[in-house]
Amino acid sequence: MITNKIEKEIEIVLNELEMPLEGVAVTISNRKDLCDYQFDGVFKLAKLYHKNPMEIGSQIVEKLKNNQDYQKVEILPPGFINFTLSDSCINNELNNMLQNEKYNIKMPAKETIVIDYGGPNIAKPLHVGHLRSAIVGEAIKRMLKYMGHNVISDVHLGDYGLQIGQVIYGLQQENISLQDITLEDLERIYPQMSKLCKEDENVKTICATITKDLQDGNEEYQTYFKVIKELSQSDIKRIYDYLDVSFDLWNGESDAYPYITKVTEELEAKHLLKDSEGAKIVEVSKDSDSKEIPPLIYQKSNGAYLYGTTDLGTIKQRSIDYQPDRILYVTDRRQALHFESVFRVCNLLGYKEKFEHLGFGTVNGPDGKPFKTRAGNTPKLEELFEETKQTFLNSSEKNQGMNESDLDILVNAIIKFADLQNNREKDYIFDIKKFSQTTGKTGPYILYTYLRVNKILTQENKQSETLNKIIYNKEDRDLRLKIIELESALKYAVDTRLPSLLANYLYELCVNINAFYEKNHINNLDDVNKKENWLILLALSNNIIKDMLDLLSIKIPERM
RNA sequence: GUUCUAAUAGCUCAGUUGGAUAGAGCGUUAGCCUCCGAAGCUAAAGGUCAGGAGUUCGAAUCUCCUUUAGAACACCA
Repeated sequence: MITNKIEKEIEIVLNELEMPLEGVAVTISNRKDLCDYQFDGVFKLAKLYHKNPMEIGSQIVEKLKNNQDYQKVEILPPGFINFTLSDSCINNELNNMLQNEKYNIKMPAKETIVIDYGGPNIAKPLHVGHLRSAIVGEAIKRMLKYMGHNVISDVHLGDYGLQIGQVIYGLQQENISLQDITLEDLERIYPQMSKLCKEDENVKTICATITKDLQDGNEEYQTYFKVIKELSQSDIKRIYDYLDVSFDLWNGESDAYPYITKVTEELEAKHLLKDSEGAKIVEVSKDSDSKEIPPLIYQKSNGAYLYGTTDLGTIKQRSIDYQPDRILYVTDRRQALHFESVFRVCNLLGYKEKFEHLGFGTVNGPDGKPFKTRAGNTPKLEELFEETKQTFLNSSEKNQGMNESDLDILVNAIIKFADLQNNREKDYIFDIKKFSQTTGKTGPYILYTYLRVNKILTQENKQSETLNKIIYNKEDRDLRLKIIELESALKYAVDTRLPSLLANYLYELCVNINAFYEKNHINNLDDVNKKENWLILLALSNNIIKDMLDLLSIKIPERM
């Protein structure tokens, strides 16, 4: 990475000047009119060694001036050191990217990572609230895999909680026999019963009892459970297939049950389980807490287990099956406190895994309130896809002739890029109009850029894979500099688990490619060297687009 | 009530350990197809970074206060 290279050179110079500095950091310039990269540690040095910043800066610049990597190194008041890279330095970097695996990106130490996302409840169709977990989780999974980790994804179905008791009760109330249960029944009964339980304490108790009996192995309820799960799961799979989101494991809360006894034994051995108002809890608060962390409720007073309990069982299961170094959860941010409790219990039990809760913001409608349709329901994902598709078809006549598979690819690209460019942690406004947009900073823009360039590449032949030392003009240079930024952009996105950073880099790359494309025409070029170099450059750009789009789970259509 | 999180252009959002002139897209206005795909490109207009104080050579970014909005807070997930 070019920043590391410059940092090392600065460190050497500082040692020569006998002014060592910890954490020398070079960053991409925010004044592209002045330089490519900048170093602003001079101010720290000035404070540390009680000298004038400009004076120190000049000494550093003097020592770096003759380095072949820089076309220009200068100090500007009040004390910024500005680096402008030489053409040969830029092209060396690019050639390294061309000639090595995965663009010469340095891979981190390999870890085994379980990533838990999606998290749909059975008996409930996927709605917009599930979209972010699926899209963001899938992108994080793919990024981690790209960086060489051993990644195991788990959809972690919500299949054994109170909602199942509610649905079973509802089915029985309506006398729907096992073989007649339909998906529509489930989708109708679930919200009905959920509402009823809030209104009627008695109904809630009955549903809770059914849930408890189910968990204890009641045969009748088990049969219901299997039918409901089968029906619901195949529908959930269908939607994830459409989104090109896939899971290695289709485990759920119910699969964690055999492991709960193990966790219970461990908790009892350490005397961590306490009785409180009839329930069993684990105290997790610490003296150092600035806020109160409520205890984890391990077992309800009626004996049933809860979300936290199954999460602990699941962790035990994963630990036995895969010995992960790290477990990631991609869920709504509102569950932060829940995960804090669970992770603390794991800590008390001495578990070695590292845990991360990657929360995301709430999906709101254009009015800033939780997303609802006009009928007052949360819209199903399927309806959203259909609406996006129709809007896309109507937006231009040329779309009407698109084949079905390219059309689905476009719908995916539109929805995913619109979601992914937002910061994961923030709430966001879900506006169907915005999500159907195809101009500007959108998925189609990226795809369009790729296809336009790809046409040139299929028409022309290049002979080699190595760039010479020449850069021909500003648009050319800007594009090359942006390509060099790939490694830092990707690493930053992976480290922070923020796919939005990768999406934004990809967009910026495309902006540079489009500027290049407008300015520099490649066909009819007499200068064969120039043509050859530009073809190599464009091929590299397009390979990056393709690979990064794949990390964001966006495919490329044949035509658009 | 307590504790968190947020507030940046008309709208939706970026903004890497504090750095130089706060950036995009949409929308608005003005240009660019005899030339590789105009879903594109080039410009213009648009900001008291909620308000106030502090720390610092330097603050959208850190601290404190105020206002506004959202969320979490023991047997839902």
